[in-house]
Amino acid sequence: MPHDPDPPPAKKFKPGSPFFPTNKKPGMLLPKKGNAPSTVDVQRKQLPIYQAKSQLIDQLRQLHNAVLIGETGSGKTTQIPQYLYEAGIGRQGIIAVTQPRRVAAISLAGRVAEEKRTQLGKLVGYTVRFEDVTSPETKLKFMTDGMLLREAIGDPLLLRYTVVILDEAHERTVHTDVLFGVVKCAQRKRKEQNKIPLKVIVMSATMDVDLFSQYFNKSPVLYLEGRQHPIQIYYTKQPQSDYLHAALVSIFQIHQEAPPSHDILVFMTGQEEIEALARTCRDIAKHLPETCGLMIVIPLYASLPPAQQLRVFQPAPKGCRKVILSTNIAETSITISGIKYVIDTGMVKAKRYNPDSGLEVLAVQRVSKAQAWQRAGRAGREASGSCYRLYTENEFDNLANMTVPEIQRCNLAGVMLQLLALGVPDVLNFDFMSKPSPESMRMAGEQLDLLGAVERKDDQVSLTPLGKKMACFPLEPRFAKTILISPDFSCTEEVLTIISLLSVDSVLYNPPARRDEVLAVRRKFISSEGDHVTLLNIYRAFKKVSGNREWCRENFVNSRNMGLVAEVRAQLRDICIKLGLKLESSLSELANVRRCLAHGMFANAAELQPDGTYVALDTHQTVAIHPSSVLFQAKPAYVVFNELLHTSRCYMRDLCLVDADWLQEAAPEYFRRKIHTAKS
DNA sequence: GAGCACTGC
Repeated sequence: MPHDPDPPPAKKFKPGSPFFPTNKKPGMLLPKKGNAPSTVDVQRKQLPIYQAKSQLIDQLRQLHNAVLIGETGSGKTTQIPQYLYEAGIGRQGIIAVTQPRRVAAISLAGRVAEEKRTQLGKLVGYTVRFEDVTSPETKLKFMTDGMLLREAIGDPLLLRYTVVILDEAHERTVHTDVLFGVVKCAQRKRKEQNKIPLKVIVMSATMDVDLFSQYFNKSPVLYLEGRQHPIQIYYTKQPQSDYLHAALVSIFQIHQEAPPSHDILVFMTGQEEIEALARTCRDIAKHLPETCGLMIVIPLYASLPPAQQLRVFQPAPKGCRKVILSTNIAETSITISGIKYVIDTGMVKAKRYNPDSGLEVLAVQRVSKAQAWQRAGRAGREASGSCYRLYTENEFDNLANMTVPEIQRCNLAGVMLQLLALGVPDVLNFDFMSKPSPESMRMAGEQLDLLGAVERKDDQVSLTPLGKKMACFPLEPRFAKTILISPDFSCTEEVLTIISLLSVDSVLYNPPARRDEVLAVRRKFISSEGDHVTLLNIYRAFKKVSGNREWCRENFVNSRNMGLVAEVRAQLRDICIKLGLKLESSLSELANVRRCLAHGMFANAAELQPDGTYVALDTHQTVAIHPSSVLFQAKPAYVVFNELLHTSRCYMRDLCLVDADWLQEAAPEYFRRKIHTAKS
């Protein structure tokens, strides 16, 4: 270990209160703990929730709304749908259980089908994007919240469903938040119209219970105890100025004192810092005395190739400790067993949205209390554990209670389009659980107006025929618009490819250590027309070799993401066919494609200034070409770009060369005073 | 001349 004059922070830790995630409240439903289960039925009966079964069924039978608080391991998500079904509640229709994530919906459906001893897709099924494993027999349906939202466009009263269970509600994704309003409205209207009632059950891990209960007509809150083990929380005595150093010292403090089978999970903010700390840890571990056990350091973040992500699940060799350095992916998406110690830096990298500038900023910031508890909980899944917080108890007390709901920190154009498609009459006064700012609502309305998606009649906003078609696509409004106008430029096939490429994580793989190789091999795809055309070239080359994996490796193309592009493209193409769009290809005439992009993305245009800088025409802010763009060294007079990202400067990413004429013809009124210098 | 957490339709 490097020489360090300060005592290690772990020595400076002081114990906080032991953490039991659910506050015991009067009237709560108490479980009995069981031993190792043998069969599926026995397992079901040994879940904490089983003891409360009949009481729960009685309550849920009578209630139209209920909020269920239950920790992980309580069995609420798998059992409650079955209890309802077995008790004959909601049998006239389907019981839907929504999840924020695809994998969760799929695996829960699998688990419940197994418990019901039926083939997946019969009584129990799931629906996620690209996969519908249901049949007319399906009564218990697991689905992503985004999927139910999309279904609601065709059926705003959700008449196929008798019960909707909104699970993981505490995560407050945009989709869940919009669904809150949709199910509440459907419930009220069905009552008014004397239709079969809709039961709404909100499930949450912890926190903001009052908000849920208030929103759903002061519905009763039921508490379920889980199988979480106690976790001892430690805080530092002094604030830490360098959380990375504090993490490093804490890791080795634990490593030297704890039994080797006890694994450590460290929550950090991003790839770069994780890889750097991993290297340091490995270096230090090499020079430890032999009395100290071995250590295996495993980085974990989303952009890691799948094979490397799987390493976190492999048990460490005997006598060796696993130290996992992870982003917040390990908070919810990836659950690792055997974690005894959690080290929480208290920091997270998150996107913030500024509605005034339309700018997204990715910044390191403090976690919320809810997030800190979620992180701590990862240490107590199989046995009791410890969580070392690299901040003081006072600092903890000053954290925000919960993370700001996503709906209050994102661009709302898509949400507003969807609400209008749902037939919500007064979007500005939609019954949100947490209202977005009027400013971001106004911005969204303006964006839709510019795209020609909405029209105003006597203060009422409604969708134009174009807007209705835009809402059919699972895309940002401007992307949907670009596809819809592509037949005018006879290039729908190319635009479908480009929009699909922009809708998934990057298909370009850029390992920094092999930078020169990457540049050399990518040269053959590069187009002076910009990044969109370059991406199109790569996709065409990929198709030519039928998606050959070897080709992907040689050309530094991410084959998983390329596969996803093909799926998205097929889905979008289907929608085009349903809408009767003419599918033409412009082949080598790529100016058509650029002209189409100019028409669809004109609000994201920038103009070269005499001094060599760029100005975004929409907001007049100074922007720059991101060095990763193929146009970085070029100085085109006009470009459209895919997004602005504020880091060291305000960068445009994914650029396409366009003519000023095209922008003017796309939105003459809008550009009348905006374009002033010479045309390109 | 930069460097980007995580989901989802």
